[in-house]
Amino acid sequence: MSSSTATATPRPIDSLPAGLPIARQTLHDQVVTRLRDMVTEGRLAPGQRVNEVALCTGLGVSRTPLREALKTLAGEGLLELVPARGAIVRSFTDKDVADCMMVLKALEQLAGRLLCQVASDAAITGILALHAEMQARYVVRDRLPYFKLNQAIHSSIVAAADNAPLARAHEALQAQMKRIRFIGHEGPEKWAAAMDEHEEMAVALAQRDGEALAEVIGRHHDRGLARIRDVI
Amino acid sequence: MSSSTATATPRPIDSLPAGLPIARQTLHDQVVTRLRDMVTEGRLAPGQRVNEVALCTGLGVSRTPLREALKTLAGEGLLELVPARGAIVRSFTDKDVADCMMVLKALEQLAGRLLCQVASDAAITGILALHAEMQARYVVRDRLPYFKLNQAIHSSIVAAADNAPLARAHEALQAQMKRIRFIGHEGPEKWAAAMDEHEEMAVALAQRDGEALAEVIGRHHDRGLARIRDVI
DNA sequence: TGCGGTTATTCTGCATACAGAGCACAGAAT
DNA sequence: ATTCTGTGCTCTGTATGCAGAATAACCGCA
Repeated sequence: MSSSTATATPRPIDSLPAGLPIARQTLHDQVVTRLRDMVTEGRLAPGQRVNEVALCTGLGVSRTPLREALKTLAGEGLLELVPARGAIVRSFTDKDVADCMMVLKALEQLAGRLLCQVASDAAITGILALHAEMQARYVVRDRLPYFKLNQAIHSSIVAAADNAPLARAHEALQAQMKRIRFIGHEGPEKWAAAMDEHEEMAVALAQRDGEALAEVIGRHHDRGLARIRDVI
Repeated sequence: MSSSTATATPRPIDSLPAGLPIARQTLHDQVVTRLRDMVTEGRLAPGQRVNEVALCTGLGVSRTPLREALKTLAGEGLLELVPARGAIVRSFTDKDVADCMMVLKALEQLAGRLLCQVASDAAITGILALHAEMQARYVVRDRLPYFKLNQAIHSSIVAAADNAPLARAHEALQAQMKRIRFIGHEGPEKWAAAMDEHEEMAVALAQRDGEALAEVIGRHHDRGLARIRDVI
């Protein structure tokens, strides 16, 4: 079976067409992603207490991996753990949202500056391709794909900055805001404004102008916060 | 029994001398803090595999709360979970350290700007008091208290910014860097330089000059990274 | 003596069992 | 009628048991 799993790096048999290592997933991991989706999709309402046995049976696993997943998600800020009362889906106040957005803004600005310095041309081209695709979705007002591409662009910007801790922090905060952001993309003129900002970002990105990119990203977030503010 | 546990806010019997609510801790919480300390104190060496049963017996708990604590710490970035191989104490490359410091810098700069806008005078006075205390420790070269006060100042700056997500992210990153930072405070001239920067920070803070504070914090981190670089 | 394969042991991942803390409902007392 | 208290049920927190993977030990062989 060409034991290419490389137990402890004994001759990794380099440059064999082994491809990426098989991504083995424990139940824990799977439950984490499933629960995360359930939270962002609103199937677990904010403030709601999470009943362990009910979820267990629903997911078809025992309480052990589920509870471990709850701990992980609490670490990501999606749940709140109250002793003797279990997990509660975190609900966000206006201030929480504003605070999160402020941090997201700072992180993405940093990412923008970094990426203009270190990213490969291919990476930038890839982001610009995402942008073009998103624009295409915008002109036909295809909201869900637009939203997903939007998230993908922001994630890609951070990923291209090649800074793992930055990406981790950004990912956690973005997951927290995902649900709220999805709600707050209403109104054609707001949408147009957001699209304009993305256009500016694309220009700055193509020119590798870190400062300009950071400036636009900051503005994009400030206005983004304003956009979702009156929705809440 | 004066059932003051207030199940769903039924007349909290206001203004009774009940003091703060009893901070109940589950085993999980206690194990988390203990393990975190063990990692930052180096009692669990980076790269080392964590043997669950050994730790269990050492801590006097069963595997369940321990495993849940491992998940939490992995979420904080202190451990790495490898399927079927358990938890490994994360080891940081030079780049990891630089990346972390970069993010810490951005977060603290944001905190500095915010705090100058929103913090109470009392909060600022408190930070300045910490600074004075640290300076006193510096003149007598009392390293451990100096180090702890240093951490406390940086944490207090973030705390005074009154932004929970910011504080969370900062705390996690600071925990990751804690061990490395403790090592890298050698050399009298480096120490003096760090102290000078803190002095500048105190001045900017006293004047509530957010931009100046952010600038000094940035410089402090850049030089801090340089200070620990040649130690590693 | 060094290497490959096979077997034993250890350890993780998951499931289940049990005890105590919450919570709800009902009955008693004012 | 309303409030308080007691009792029973539900649910969480913790411990333990079991199966399979991973690692280590061992042995045969070149």
